[in-house]
Amino acid sequence: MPRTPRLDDRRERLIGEAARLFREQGYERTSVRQLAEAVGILSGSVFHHFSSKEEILLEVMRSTIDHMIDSLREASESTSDVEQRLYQLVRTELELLHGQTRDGVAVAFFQWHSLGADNQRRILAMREAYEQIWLDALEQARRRGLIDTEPFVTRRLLTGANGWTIYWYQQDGKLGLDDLADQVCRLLFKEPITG
Amino acid sequence: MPRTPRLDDRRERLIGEAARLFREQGYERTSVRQLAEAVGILSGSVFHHFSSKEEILLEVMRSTIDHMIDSLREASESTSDVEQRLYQLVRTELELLHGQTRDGVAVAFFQWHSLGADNQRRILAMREAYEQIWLDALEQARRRGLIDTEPFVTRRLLTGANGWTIYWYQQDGKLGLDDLADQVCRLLFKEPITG
DNA sequence: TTGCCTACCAAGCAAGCGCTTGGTAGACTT
DNA sequence: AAGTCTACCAAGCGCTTGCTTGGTAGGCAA
Repeated sequence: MPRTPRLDDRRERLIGEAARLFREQGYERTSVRQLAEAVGILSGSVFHHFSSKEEILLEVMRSTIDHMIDSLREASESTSDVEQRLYQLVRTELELLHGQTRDGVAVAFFQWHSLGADNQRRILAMREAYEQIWLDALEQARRRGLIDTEPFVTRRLLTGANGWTIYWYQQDGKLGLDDLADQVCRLLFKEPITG
Repeated sequence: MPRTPRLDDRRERLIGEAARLFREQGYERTSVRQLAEAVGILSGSVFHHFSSKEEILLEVMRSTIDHMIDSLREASESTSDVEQRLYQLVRTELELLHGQTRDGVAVAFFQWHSLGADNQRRILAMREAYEQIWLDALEQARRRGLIDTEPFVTRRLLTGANGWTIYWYQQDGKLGLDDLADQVCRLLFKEPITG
């Protein structure tokens, strides 16, 4: 049994387990010892990979936000129809919140207040690209009369509505993710989606 | 300077300061010592009024939820017009989230996961009366064709949208609470509010 | 073969945590 | 006047926390 499994393999595993634990229990209630145990090392060894506990949270968010931006950009560019585009954005955000990357996404959505002021600002800056995709799409929709609400306010309300689903929506119920996205879009648009 | 200012005065002050601190810093990041200092006593003396730290959080939520139910019920009964009623509910919830009682309301909205499983269930049960008022109004609106979304899902989406405003809405900006309530209702209803 | 580097262990430190204990000043009751 | 109760203080206990330190096994390069 080699002491060195693979370069940076442990670091990735630490980030993954941290995302899971932070989501399930919250950042403050998760101890470094608990995280270390989850990947099979001792607590002190965690600090060989990260300089502080907060840096772990930061890395969880950073890698997650990168992924979120990629996914949302792809969704945005998947169609040129504005209505369809907004549906895809909604659908993608819900997918992010409930799919395989849900742990990190939930943490990025709801646990930024566990960061210090500086890192909070850093994360907020990273999210800006993500929010800009939303704002662009909403502004397009407003110009074409598909929505009659302010893009800025609308996006913030939508952020809350979508993010909050992690606390009540269960994938295995009879309400599928598509249905949920449909319900959200019914609020967003005055008329049902065409096509 | 009398040792006994007034009966249960300190307890009320403790709940108020706890609500403020829990909102500003979160439950875990607020220490009993810090709370004690905020009301001018030593940390041990807090446990003369409460049996545990968690009981303080529970009391913050309990008293807050009582107030929320009263406010929402009053709003619901203030009009018999369904559209107007829903607007009043939205307006009232936003008022609760940003008015004088905002500390406790924010805590009740976003910090229930800091409670143990038993107390979580207890709080959830208390909120049921609050949610029922919403569901009744939404069901009425659906029957009259004012909305075309599921009341249950709609309420949950609305919970997130409204609750999330505590993280971005600022009272002193040019967007007033009335304007905000109006924007929310534009999402909710297909047509602008009449009257 | 020597020497360095990575990834870890073993042990533990200082600080802070929630909470307990024993005692007491002052108000209230009888 | 005596006894009781409330609301607190002073001190500290046991425990957990994030993090540090010193050392070492194994892989790799010269």
